[in-house]
Amino acid sequence: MRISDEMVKHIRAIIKKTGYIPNRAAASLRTGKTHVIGLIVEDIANSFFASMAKSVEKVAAKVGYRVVYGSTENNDSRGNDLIQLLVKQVDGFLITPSIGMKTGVQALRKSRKPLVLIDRYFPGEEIPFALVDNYGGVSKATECLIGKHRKNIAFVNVAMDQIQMKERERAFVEVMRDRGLFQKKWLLRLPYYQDKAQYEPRIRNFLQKHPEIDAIIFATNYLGMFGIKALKDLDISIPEQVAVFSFDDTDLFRFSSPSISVISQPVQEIAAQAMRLLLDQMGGQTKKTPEEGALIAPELILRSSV
Amino acid sequence: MRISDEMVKHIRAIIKKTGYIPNRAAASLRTGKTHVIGLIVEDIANSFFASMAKSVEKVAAKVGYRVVYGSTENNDSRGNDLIQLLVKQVDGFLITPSIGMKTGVQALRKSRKPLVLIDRYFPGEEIPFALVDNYGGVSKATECLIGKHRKNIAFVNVAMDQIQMKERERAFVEVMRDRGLFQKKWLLRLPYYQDKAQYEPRIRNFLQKHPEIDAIIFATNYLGMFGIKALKDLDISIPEQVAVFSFDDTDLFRFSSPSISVISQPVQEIAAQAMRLLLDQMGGQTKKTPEEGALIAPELILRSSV
DNA sequence: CTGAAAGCGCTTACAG
DNA sequence: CTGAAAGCGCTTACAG
Repeated sequence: MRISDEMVKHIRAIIKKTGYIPNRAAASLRTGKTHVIGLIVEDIANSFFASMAKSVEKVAAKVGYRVVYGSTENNDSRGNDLIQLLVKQVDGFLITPSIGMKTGVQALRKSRKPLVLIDRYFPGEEIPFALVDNYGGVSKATECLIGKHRKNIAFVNVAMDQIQMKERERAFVEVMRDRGLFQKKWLLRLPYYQDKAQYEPRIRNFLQKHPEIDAIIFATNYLGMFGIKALKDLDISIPEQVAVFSFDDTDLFRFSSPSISVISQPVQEIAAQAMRLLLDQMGGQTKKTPEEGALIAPELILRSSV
Repeated sequence: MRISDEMVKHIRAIIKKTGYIPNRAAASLRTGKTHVIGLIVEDIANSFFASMAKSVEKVAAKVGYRVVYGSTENNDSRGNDLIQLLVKQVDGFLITPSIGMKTGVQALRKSRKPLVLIDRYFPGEEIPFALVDNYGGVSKATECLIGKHRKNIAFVNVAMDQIQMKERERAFVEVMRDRGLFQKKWLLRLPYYQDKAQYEPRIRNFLQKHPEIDAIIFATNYLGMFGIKALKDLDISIPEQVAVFSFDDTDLFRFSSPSISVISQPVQEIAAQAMRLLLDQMGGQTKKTPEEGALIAPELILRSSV
């Protein structure tokens, strides 16, 4: 505060007149800070990750950061390449890692690069994460269906070892077991397809094989999308014959008729918590407490499908 | 080619062993190139722009570029801020400009910053652009409806001075005039709302006021989304009472029942052309021919709604 | 307190 | 042809 207001005003005027913009590459070289955050998601075209990108952009802009993004498409080597590509160009990472990115992510962590996992995490790895309470969400949805006197409830999942998928499934299985309703045949695990349209016939088959099913929970938005298509193709009425829940909220679920009940992820909240955990690390000063994970409560949105 | 293969191999081995990654900030300072592209869109959470981001990411990665993004939300000053923020940090811009970004974009162009407009452009400004043939798309859709003996066709647009919106409307008006079918009262222009849900009651009102309407073309994906909701709320059957077209393809239109016919933008093609025009400028060598715009043909996808 | 100088890690023009 | 040196534009430790 040793500089007079007048001088400040004068300098600002010159900055404006000459159109001076600091060269961040130079500043970056000198300080080692880029003021850029790397956002690595599964697929930026998926509405969940697209909203995430929007929220991250907003929170980051507020604290003077820009965001570069990359999609892994659940391809491990692509994901690791993205990390390598960006590691020197960003101050920190927000990553939705595929399973095979574990070593890459661990290396990043060991090198003390600020890093927060989103949407999933590696159990036992002490890497900060921000994600929805997958277990809580599905268990609530399952209980809701049971409360509506559905007994033959199916769960359609994608067969990936990722923790978020396992947690969703575990919640379903445990609640069903508790009530003595669990049947293994009502648990459908499908491979991860790049081409999501392949889910539709698979789900249709499953439904035909198990006409006793009176409710389904879809573990992801794309399973829900194609699952509903399959139900409609088979002229199975929602919710009369089969009640439906899907994870993730999308326009499709909101506007579908009947509208689909969902376990909604509070994307803004997740983004805000992730950025908070990241900024904690990037501040890099006197953090005594080790950073932990943030588990954000999902919102059960009841619509016409239950 | 004066270096022996052996030496190349030796060096590469050391690079790998030591984990050397060039510092791009340093290279950038020296060369003035950042190998980053700035993607400024209206709203990265909108499915059209999200797919665009995905395609841009892909094409850019192939030629060694990273992508930073920003959403204007049709706010002029936010858009101009984004340009200022990114101008020194990117080698080139892909921008969907709002009207008020015209001066900012012109300044960018004058400063010879590589720049391609997408989704819209400024007529008479000689700034390269890549976008769908809006006029052609809507005129085809209009003719398709007339071919199916619809006569009282409405057009729902968002009241913006942006060229892509005007072109879509102009196509509709001219085709209808040609056939002697045009009625001004069937042209609905709604303000640009941040909160898209506001479109639904407005469209519902319009439909109630004009029960004679037997077909509608919605000029954007969100107008289509809320327009269909309005139709369903009023128990107007699609396509029996009212046939429907919407601009832009989305999951919602594909999965809606009935499925909705659309004027689909070939996003990958637009991204590829935009990048081509951008790389032409960034190459910066012997381009004699001034860069021009790329007008990409839309695809009319006929589904159950017509 | 203040101003000049060093140096971040590259690339490339240039001297030898 | 090759290797050393200059310099991109900042920030900050340091001499005065």
